[in-house]
Amino acid sequence: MAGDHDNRRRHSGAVTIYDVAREVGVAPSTVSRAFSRPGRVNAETAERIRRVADELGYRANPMARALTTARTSMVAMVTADITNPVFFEIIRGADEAASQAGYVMLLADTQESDRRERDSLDRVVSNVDGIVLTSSRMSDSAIRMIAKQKPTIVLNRAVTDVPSVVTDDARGVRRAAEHLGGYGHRAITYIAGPEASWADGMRWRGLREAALELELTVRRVGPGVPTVDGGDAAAQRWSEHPTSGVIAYNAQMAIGFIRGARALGAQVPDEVSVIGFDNIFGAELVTPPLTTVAAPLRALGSTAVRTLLRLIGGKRMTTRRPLVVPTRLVVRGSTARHQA
Amino acid sequence: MAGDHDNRRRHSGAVTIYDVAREVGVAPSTVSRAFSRPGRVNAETAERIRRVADELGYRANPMARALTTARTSMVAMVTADITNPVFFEIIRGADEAASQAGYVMLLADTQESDRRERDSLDRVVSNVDGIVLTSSRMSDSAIRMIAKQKPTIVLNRAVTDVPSVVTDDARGVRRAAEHLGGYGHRAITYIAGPEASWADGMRWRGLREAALELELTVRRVGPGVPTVDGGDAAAQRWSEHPTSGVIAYNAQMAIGFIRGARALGAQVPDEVSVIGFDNIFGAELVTPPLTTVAAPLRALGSTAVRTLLRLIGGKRMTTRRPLVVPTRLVVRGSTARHQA
DNA sequence: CTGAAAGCGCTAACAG
DNA sequence: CTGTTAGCGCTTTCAG
Repeated sequence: MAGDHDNRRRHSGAVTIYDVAREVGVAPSTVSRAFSRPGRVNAETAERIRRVADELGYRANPMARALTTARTSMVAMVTADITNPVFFEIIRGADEAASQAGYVMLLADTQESDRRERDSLDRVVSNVDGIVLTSSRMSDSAIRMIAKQKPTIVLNRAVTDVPSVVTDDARGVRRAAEHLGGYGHRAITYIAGPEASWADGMRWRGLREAALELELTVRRVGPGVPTVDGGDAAAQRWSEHPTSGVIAYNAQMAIGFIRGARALGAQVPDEVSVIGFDNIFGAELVTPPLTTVAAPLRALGSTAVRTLLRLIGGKRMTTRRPLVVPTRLVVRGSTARHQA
Repeated sequence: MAGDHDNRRRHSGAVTIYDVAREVGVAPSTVSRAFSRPGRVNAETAERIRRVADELGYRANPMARALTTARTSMVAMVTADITNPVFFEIIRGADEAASQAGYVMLLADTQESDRRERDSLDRVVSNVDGIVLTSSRMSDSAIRMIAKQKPTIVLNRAVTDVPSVVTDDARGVRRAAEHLGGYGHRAITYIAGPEASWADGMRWRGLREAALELELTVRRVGPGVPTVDGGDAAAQRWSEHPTSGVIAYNAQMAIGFIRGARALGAQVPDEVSVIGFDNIFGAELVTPPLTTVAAPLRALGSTAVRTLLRLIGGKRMTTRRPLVVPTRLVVRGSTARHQA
């Protein structure tokens, strides 16, 4: 069988531009042009080059290209926790947008750790043309440092002077509060997430403001780890001053809270109505199905990388304000009218 | 503030080996050595170089390095579906192992599409030192082609002549059948997943063999899409010849099946006992909690890249047989004794 | 142990 | 439109 004993290619000895050039009988630079600036080369010649390149199995060496152009055609997406379902769709959206533009996406998981995030970034910055920081746990100034090195865009957070895209949490939490208020719940407990989370701050602040307008009472319990167990643990603290309405930092905590509350003898939604953020996979599968504030996760991811690509392309951001994508309330079984 | 107007670095003008060399007063090659082969340079000099490099903020340009060494220090992991929870922990395990070894991991999502998988691979092969193919949907021969180009290891599948790591599905499905049999279920329906899935074949075959030994009757329904909806749809087909035992290709399908069966008036586990594969996030949260065949997902991921790294390092695989990691049955509420 | 020199494969001027 | 000539930043002989 041919091709089984490729002795002609020792080491990285792949087919190069030179091989193609020799075969076609043109200068290497012409071959290069045929690929990078097709317009600038005789149509016929270009065609011939492409054909021969194909036959020879020529593949441009991206490293060599990167070395001269200072462009790698890669972007990095760093997320706080790959295993968090919120990120799935975001990642997929981002990956799609990147692929479409001919970019390769590098994924780094930081496991909710500031230090790991810096480390990842360190290993990755010089490999990419731009960076998407999703739910970063780093300080604003650390983020600005990164943004100074490479085009950067932050997701789920606003950092002064760094382009960002966020979900409309203020509106979302407001809708959640209205929903609860409309069902007759006058007091709401907020189950807080990680302290380093920007979104957590937004959600809590938004809730306070909405509560003021709607004349509801709010309390805050936490911070806690943004997981099912974290929510479960929070139920205990909630039970010390129970309220009939509960809004949790995310869906996992809401689910955990429901479990914890039930263990404490409180039925959902009969005695407590619960709302979570992020309409993750599973939110509709639990019992009762979870009412959540949903965001267009996929669009969030793709918007982020498209914006990033524009930034890489040299476009300045037209506005310094974060791009905000809308949220909506998905009402399911975990909320019900207040039992008088 | 210093550093705010970095005019000295136009374009990619980062700090290079030359800058460091000049500053320290040695030849560039010495600086290079100080980093790549510390042993081969005077300890003091090396120390001085490192210090200066640090002060200047020198960072080796990975592209340039890759160009000479033909090593990129990147590996790619391509998965059939990022949004499938099974992959979360696998990805994380892989990412950890890669980071530990100083490698950067590239993630490609192929959305269960053969074509997309080839495309991704195409864009990625030349950027990496090795590849992990997880639940690949490509043909064996296509996989072998890839493996010929770069060190490759396949996960959740066995391909002749390509190193692989798989879970012990045969054993897992056997344990599942035993469990069901022990509960008095004499007939089992297998809810099949995607046709292109190697694991699906293994699971079904394993079940058939186990059934033979245990003297159980088995039927197969499918193939179907490996999602909650896919499982839901399968319930209809199951109801045409209902059995009191059901084993689904994965947890999502099992969850969907439970929903579908319930809609058809069959209670779980009272009338049907259901088992799924892959102990994903959420399996314990649904009602009833799902009995599943669990695999050490994280270890699976890390084992895969560690093996890959060894391959890249030039080690031949000692064995041609797949590495198999154990599975175990996690019994929860979706299975119960057969009601006579 | 260290310096000098020669590329890795590609792109980017600059002439023609 | 095409060829020639320099490098990109790094590693790697090869001398010394």
